[in-house]
Amino acid sequence: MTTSGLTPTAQDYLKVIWGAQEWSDEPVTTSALAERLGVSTPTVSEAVKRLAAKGLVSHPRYGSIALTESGRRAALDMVRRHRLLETFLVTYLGYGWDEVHEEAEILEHAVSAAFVDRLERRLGRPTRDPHGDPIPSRDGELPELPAVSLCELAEGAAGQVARVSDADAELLRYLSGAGIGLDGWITVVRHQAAAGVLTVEVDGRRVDLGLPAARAVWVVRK
Amino acid sequence: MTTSGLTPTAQDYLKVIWGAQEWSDEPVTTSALAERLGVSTPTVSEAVKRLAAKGLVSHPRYGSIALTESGRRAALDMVRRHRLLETFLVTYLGYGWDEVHEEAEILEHAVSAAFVDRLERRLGRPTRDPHGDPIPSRDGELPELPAVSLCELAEGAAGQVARVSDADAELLRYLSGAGIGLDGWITVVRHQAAAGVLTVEVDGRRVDLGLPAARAVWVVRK
DNA sequence: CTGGGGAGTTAGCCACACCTAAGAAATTAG
DNA sequence: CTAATTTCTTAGGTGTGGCTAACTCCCCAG
Ligand SMILES: [Mn+2]
Ligand SMILES: [Mn+2]
Ligand SMILES: [Mn+2]
Ligand SMILES: [Mn+2]
Repeated sequence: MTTSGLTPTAQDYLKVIWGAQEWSDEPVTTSALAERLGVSTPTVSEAVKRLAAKGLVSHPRYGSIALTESGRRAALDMVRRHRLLETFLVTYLGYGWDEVHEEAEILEHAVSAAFVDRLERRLGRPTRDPHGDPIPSRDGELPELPAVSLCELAEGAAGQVARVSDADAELLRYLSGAGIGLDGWITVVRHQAAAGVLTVEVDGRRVDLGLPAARAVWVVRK
Repeated sequence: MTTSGLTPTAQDYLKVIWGAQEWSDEPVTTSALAERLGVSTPTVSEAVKRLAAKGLVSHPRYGSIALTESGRRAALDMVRRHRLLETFLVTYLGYGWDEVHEEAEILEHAVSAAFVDRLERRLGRPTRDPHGDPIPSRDGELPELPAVSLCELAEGAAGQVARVSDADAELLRYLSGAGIGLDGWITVVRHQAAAGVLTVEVDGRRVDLGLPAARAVWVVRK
């Protein structure tokens, strides 16, 4: 297996590096990883050194951290595991979409490759997780979805919710409360950038979203 | 939670100590643990020292290792996790009874207490695992089952299979092949102690079992 | 083009989980 | 009741994953 022989910590590093360069072009720095992983920068320095020694990342001194091809494969395998497990937790055990991330964060390191394959089949080969994120195939294929953040929608424009960031459980509960869920339709009523508020219409109801909430929701225009 | 704050290794030690004193009265020694855990005796010495420092085991120098009350609780929690997970792997993912032990051995450390409770409910509060072993309740109750090993049955005596040792996957496959499964009926035809062979009748067929196989099968007399 | 200041690395510490080699204790044998 | 042997612990070493404190490098401001 591609993730065999890696510690859970190493797997998380690779996954976070992958995630960091996926939605932005900013260089992946030691401090950014430390921030996201909740550890100190020296801890990251040491860990990245070990990953580089294993040929999983490249890291010019004082430069930006990037995955090698084998690092990318391992990272995608972890993403696959994570998203399949989230899907399982919701559909089989009845978890809410705000409860699955933490559990999957641990389980992804514990299940075997056989478990993952069996699970995928049992779930009917799902293509996206409970937050709308695409699930990579066993051989590392990852469908792109043409979504943009709610923030980038002009006033009057409408879209269908394709993806919601699963980083913050609190925020997911808030969105549920506001009637926002996958595949729902949203119309942007008014941008109030100065106030950091975005007024939208969901199911005929007006809702004021804060900027963090608006940024977390991704829609497909139509 | 009772197992919170313990490392996976510590959890395994407690579980193995519990298992060792459950089916026999022999003292639990450093070397016995090393054997079962597949590590060296110094490794066990050190680990047991750490467990004793946490108040989970008592260990007089050069004496027998025993669980304290809090150690027993933690051990039973792990046994509960392990057996529920095995049950899940068989009933939901279609694993064979010879394939579940290893997977559960890892997963038991990764699932949350909430996961375990949800799983138990979802499985319909099963009382025994795929090998017939009883599943402890959340508060540490463990039903005794009045089974004896096949070896201890006299010639001509019959019994219903209540439990099969899950320690050896190879052996489980062998038993399946011989038509032996949970709740099946077995009649002892002949003891040949010298040859290490036990002849039994299963579903009208005669089968010669080796001693290890016979020892692994537990039946309720009738 | 030279300082600083902030980011990154190194140094030095701890805990855990493993190991081999060596020493101490307990048990068994003579 | 010694002596030998087995068993257990201690000593010392490795790798991983953490930390704080100290240092070094890079880059931007002046
Ligand atoms: Mn993780
Ligand atoms: Mn997700
Ligand atoms: Mn285990
Ligand atoms: Mn079992």
